[in-house]
Amino acid sequence: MESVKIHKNFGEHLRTLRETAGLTLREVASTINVDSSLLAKVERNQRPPTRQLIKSLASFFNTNERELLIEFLSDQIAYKILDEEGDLDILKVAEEKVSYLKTLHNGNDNDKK
Amino acid sequence: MESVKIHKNFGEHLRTLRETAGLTLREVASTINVDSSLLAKVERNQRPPTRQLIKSLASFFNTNERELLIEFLSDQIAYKILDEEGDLDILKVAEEKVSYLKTLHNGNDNDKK
DNA sequence: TCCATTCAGGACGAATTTTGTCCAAAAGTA
DNA sequence: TACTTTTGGACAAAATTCGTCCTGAATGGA
Repeated sequence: MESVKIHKNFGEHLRTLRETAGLTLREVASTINVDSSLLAKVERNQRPPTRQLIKSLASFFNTNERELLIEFLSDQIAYKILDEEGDLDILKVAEEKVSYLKTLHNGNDNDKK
Repeated sequence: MESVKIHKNFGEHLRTLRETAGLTLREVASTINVDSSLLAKVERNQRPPTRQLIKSLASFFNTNERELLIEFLSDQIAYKILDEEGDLDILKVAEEKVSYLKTLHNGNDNDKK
């Protein structure tokens, strides 16, 4: 039974983008004005991308910035949970909190208390 | 129609613990050896608690450390998502990643590729 | 009112972390 | 071999974190 790798993390995703485009690290790095060593680390998930880097990359690869951002944030969250040895309950609670806080924001002026 | 505040965040939770115990910030702070100003900020969610602080607080209030940790981590995640203007998709993706990564960890030696 | 106590919150600095760069070694290619 | 790409350690500047100190506002009792 072969298991398929469903989920790419940010770095892998990025590497795929680059390789699909047939470009080297240096090429990409230089046109978006970062050190190629940094980009290499990002591709190997040894360094997190900054917001600005995500923007630059999305624009360079002509891809959806939001999608890249989701890739990155979900990585961050997933790895945080693993390393805190937390479980999926945390996400459930977080989800409820997000939903709740969003309804508050939406002009729905309920008591904050 | 009155809406009820279902979700406490970490600070509120902590404050409730303290007030239920009928203690002042100073009292709690001094016995767990932190500045009361710091504790006040944590209760108002102006400062995140450190891991050590969570431990101390759980022990002081004789409550479940893991529960406090969940409260804190879910806060962090929820606020991060709000602040990045992300949506619940991020959590879905994160959840899948956590599940996936956990199966990898569990001796289930699938190809990493 | 005066005094004591609690809480809020700004400011500060030491310690830590982050971020990008440089450089050299390793790996890959012809 | 010679050349290019990728990897990864070391470093310093910049940014952030973390606890403390200090002042001021609010509360409450005598």
